[in-house]
Formats: sequence, C-alpha cells, structure tokens
Amino acid sequence: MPKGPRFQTPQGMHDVLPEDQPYIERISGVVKDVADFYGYARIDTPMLEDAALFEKGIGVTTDIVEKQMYFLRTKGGDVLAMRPEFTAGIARAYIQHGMINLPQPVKLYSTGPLFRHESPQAGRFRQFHQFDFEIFGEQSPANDAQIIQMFYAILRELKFSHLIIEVNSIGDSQCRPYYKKLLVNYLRPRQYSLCVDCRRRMKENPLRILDCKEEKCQRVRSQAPQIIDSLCDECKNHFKQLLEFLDEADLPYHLNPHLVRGLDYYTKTVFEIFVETEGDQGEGKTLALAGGGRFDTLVKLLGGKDVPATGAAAGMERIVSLLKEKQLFTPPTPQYRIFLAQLGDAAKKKSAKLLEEMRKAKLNVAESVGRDSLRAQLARADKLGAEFTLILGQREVLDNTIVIREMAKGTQETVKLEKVVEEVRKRLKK
RNA sequence: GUGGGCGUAGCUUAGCGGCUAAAGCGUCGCUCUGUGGCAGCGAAGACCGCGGGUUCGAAUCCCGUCGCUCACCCCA
Repeated sequence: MPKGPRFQTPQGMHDVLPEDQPYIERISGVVKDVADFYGYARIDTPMLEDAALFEKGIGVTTDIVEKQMYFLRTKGGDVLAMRPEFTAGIARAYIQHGMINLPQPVKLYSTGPLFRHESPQAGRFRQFHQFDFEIFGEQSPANDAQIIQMFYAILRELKFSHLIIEVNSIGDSQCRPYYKKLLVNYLRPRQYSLCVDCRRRMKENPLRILDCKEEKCQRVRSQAPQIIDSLCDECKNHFKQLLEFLDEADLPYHLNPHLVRGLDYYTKTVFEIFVETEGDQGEGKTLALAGGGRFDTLVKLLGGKDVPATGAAAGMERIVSLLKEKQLFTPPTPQYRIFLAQLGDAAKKKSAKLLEEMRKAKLNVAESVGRDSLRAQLARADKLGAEFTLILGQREVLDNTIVIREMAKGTQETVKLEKVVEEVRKRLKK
C-alpha cells in the first residue's frame, strides 16, 4: 500500500453508485420515450472537442468559456476542451455529416457527461449529466414550443408539480444591437449604482446585467427599457406566435423580461423551467431544472449554412436529488421470487447448469453458490424476499429431484428435476 | 474565486488533553454439521481526512492543507 491519503473522487466529481442507478434509468427511460414519440434520433458526440468550437460557439466572454472549461493539449499540439454543454458539439456534427441534406428539420437528442470547472454546490458538479434536445432547420416558433412542451412533459412524467416556465425573447441581429444601445444609454448614467461585475458587463455583455442577482443591480434594472418593446417585427411576431402555441398547449408560463441566459448564441426565444422547492425553514425557493432557446446563428457561425435551430437541456443530478427529496420515485427493489440453494459438491456443480436453464426460461433466480451451509443460503433467500427456495442437495442429485420450499409457510415439496421450471411457473402464477 | 459549518469502522454517531478509541445498524461466523425470519455469543472492520506544531502525553488544542457541505457568483 502506498503511503499518503487514500484516493478519492476529484473535487466536484462523484460516483453514481448502484443505489442511484435506478433514478438515472428512470429519467433516461422517460427521456427516450418522449424522444421516440416526437421523432428525435439519438446522437453521441465526443466528450472532447476542439476548444475553439466552444470558444466560438458559446462566446469567449461567457463565464463558461472564460473560467469553467477544462483544457488539454494533445501531443500534436491541438488544444482540446472537455465539453461544457452539448449544443456546440451537436451543431458541429450536423455540419460535419452534411445533415443539411437530410429532410428538415433534423431532430436530435443526447445525454451524457459534461464538465465545468466551477465550485461545487447543491446540485452542481464539475462532472455532471444532462439530457439535451435540438431541432435544426426550421425557424417556426412551433419548434420552440415543442421543445418547451417536451421538457415540461418529461418533468411532469417524472411526477414534478409546481413547475413554472419562464420565457423571454432576446431578439436577433436586427433588433438586439438597437436594444443594447438603448440599455447602455439607460445604464451609463447609473453605472455607479451597479456591482463591479456589471460595470464590466457594460462593455462586454450588457444584457447579462438584466439577470444579475445583486440587489442594487435589480433596483437599477427595474426601470430599464425592456427588450420586448424593442423587438423588430419578425422577432415580435415569432414571440407572439410562440406564446400562442404555449397557450394552446396549456403550458403554465410567465414572461420574464430579465431572462437572458449565459450563452452568446441565443436568438429570439429563451426559456427556463423552474420547480418550487421547500427550503429548510419552509420558505419557497425555485430551482432551474431545464433551460434553452433558439440559436439561429450558431450553425453559420461554426462554418455551416445559415440553418436556424432551437433546443434545450436539463440536468440529471438536480432531477435525481429532487426525485429523492420529494419522494417522487422509489427505486424498485430487485425482485427475486426464486432462490436456488445447493448442498455438497455434486449439487453445487449441477446448479450452474440449472441456473442457465432457469435463465433461458426467463425465471429470475438468485443464488449464493459460494456458500456451503444451507442455513446461510436460506438466510440470504429470506433477506432477498424470495417466495420459493429450490433446494438441491446430495439426496436430490442422486434421485434427480429438487425440493421446492415455500418460504412464507415453510412447507416443501419434492419434484422431478426435469419438471422444475414447469412446477415453479405453476406456483408463481398463484 | 469569497465566506460559514463539518471530516472518528461500510453507514449513523459517542468520546473533546490521560488506560488497548466506543456503541448501534450492516457484514461474516457459531449456538443450529440438510432448513430462513427471533434470540444469544463471537469475529472482521478505524494511518480519528492528510501534514506540521504545542505538550511528558493529541482523535481532542493551534496552524496549514485536502475533501464534503451551505451561502455568494453562475448555472443544469
């Protein structure tokens, strides 16, 4: 044994232990069902991409790229980055594989690990998992609405209630520059009432000031011009139609004129889905479970054709921890209704073949073949909640029989070994 | 990146300057050599997160560090 501290997971990274797997499987199952229904095909892109892909796609001044990406240099000198989100990689794949030649829209989904180097906190990790849906090739707000509807549906399917959808439009290259000017003009005389970060954002990304959590910034922004009032006709129309779709679908949304999101590539629609949680003192808090929006310029920016797109993602860990906290899902304990116990070398050897027979007959049988004493094996059978234990001992091997013990009653019966599958089936039906 | 709380068996915790670091749960075994649940007995399992300091003596006090956690920031 080497000296020094024992190895453990790096900061912000965690093992998904066996007892947590059912939660992940449950979420993945719902995601797949919804994806299949709405015609989304699965895509898996590499966890490493050219770092420039994210710098260009997400934006160099965003927090994600500025301080949260993991970089690594290959022996050839290329700079790669661990993906901090899905969209840029999927857009890259769309371009690389000529998906523009497929019937549009191209609907894709993905799930997997993402990496952001930031300080861990409740429901936030450095390696975390998301599921992500994207639609390429159509500009219709119906697509934005479908994405929102799907995420809402997935969360509802997972039994979440008190969900709130917040939507906003942040315009496009037509109207946003104009709004930015308006906003900066409003903010400039008030900049000394803003926090340090926001003063920096004035130059780089003034829209971000709108969702700053600092109280003083919130005071300033409350009187600020709102982007919806500055949208060009096209964006205004798009937004209006989106809201009509949401109304028709009975989705509970409300407008949040301050929602802008942390990535540069968004155009027009942005949204987040929140859930209400009870804090320790019973005060209501909301937690973002999913977020996304339209990104009509990203594909072109990454070197493809001018392809509009929209999409969103949600975080698995956060959902898992809420499923537990709100007890919305109870992992099924693995059901072994039958247990095979053996005694003696001959029986132990024979049980391997018998187990394989049971497997082929699709009977779920537990065993403890490493153990010798029948007592220990019955104890295990009991612990596993088996209804029947098959006992194969020296005597039975000689007679070509097997004992079926009904655990609850403690009664047992000897049957012919070749009939065991049939006999077990008969008893399980009752 | 900033600040608060916490690190003792697999888990939950006790011990808070002085015997061999303790208990419950869990694990394994025995009582019961081919019959489970209950009970009794026993065993294994702890570099007391790591490093340094103070002290005759440190799990206990001090400093540093790593990790967890909560809040801020940001977001999923």
